[in-house]
Amino acid sequence: MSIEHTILAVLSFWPSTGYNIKSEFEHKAAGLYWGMSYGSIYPKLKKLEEEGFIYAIEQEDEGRKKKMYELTAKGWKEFENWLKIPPSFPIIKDELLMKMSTWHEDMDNEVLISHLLKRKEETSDILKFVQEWPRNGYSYVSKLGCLSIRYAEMKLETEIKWIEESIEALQNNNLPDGQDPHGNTEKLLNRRRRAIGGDKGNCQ
Amino acid sequence: MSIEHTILAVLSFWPSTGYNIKSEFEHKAAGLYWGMSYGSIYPKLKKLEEEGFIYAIEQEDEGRKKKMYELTAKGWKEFENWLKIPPSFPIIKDELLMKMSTWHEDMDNEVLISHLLKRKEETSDILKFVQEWPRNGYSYVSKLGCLSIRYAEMKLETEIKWIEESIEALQNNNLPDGQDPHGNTEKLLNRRRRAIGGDKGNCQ
DNA sequence: TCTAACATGTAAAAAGTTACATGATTCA
DNA sequence: TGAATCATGTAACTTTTTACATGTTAGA
Repeated sequence: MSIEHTILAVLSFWPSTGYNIKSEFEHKAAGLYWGMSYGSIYPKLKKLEEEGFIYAIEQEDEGRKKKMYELTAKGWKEFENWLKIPPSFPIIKDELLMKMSTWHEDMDNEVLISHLLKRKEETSDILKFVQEWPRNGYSYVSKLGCLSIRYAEMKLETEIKWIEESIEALQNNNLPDGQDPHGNTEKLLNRRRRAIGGDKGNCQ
Repeated sequence: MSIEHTILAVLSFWPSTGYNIKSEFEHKAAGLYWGMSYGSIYPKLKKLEEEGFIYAIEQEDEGRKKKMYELTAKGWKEFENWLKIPPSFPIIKDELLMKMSTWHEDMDNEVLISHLLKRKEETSDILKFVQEWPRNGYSYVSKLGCLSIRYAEMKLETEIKWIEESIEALQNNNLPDGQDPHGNTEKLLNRRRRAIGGDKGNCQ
């Protein structure tokens, strides 16, 4: 999915400046979506304007001078055609999960627990936000926007539950069994010790 | 998070070829992580070898000629140092959510439902996989790998539940109320109709 | 014999970030 | 007066994908 369509989507809500588009994602993406940098936004706005999807309303009157962008007829059509295209499966880059699934038995579990606690806090902050935002009295949340936020809410609650379960399992040495028919856990530790050499092998 | 560290992480499990690393992500990423292309993998393997993090075991004997890569002592250390760094918050690009939250009232809800149904199928396939994989009798799943898979399972189940609730709400016109203190829904539709012109405005 | 899977790689393009440069306005 | 926020933009860099090129081997 392209930044271009994401920009059109934001502009469909209301005319915005480049600065505005960035801040829209800063707090409201709510773990549903990713932000973009000015280095992406401004060149894309320029490009979209040149191609006739959006136009600028230069406002030098009300205090600051800024460029508000609004969709053209062509922009609306492009946006709506994009909406109708079946969305591709989400791309997720979750470093915590990558780290946890490759964590090995010569590593200190306390460090992993601290990673989980950090994540729990971040997730809780976002959860708090998505629970308050649709009820704050001034933000615009459409009916379908509300449904999307409901997804974020359910997902974040599930995540917190999983983190709590995982910390509990790590602390009480109550981990699931796994599946290791070929003794891979042992092989891994041996490969590592052989590579590192001697008994300098314990990383705690 | 870098492709380099992800490659080191995969190699920590067992020595692998470039081809192998890609297939590792093809099926096992399980919605937890993203795949990478050969155009990323092979140059990175070369670079990691040059920098002394991995070394190649060229195997021309057993049938096919291939380059198995294994971690060096330096590679193990780099991998483990990376494991200890607090992971950054996941990056998610969920096109379905972006589309749903910017869907507007002149769009056909049936199309949105078809998007949801497609996602439900994709999610169900992955869920089935993560439920069977740790019990298939031959794959290696470490204890912490099992915990990671448990996360995927919970997350995917939650997602399916949300999809079902959402489809139900869309079909029975039972959507949540949203929050629109400034009449933005109306404003949006007016801006759109003005831009598109006349009453060609209905996109169904 | 043919297809699918195995296997390695490069070049060009696309996508996106970081760092920098600049300046106005608001508010404590 | 100084900091935070609003505001726009570019250049260099990094990262990653796409498309191409090439060839082997196992099995139906």
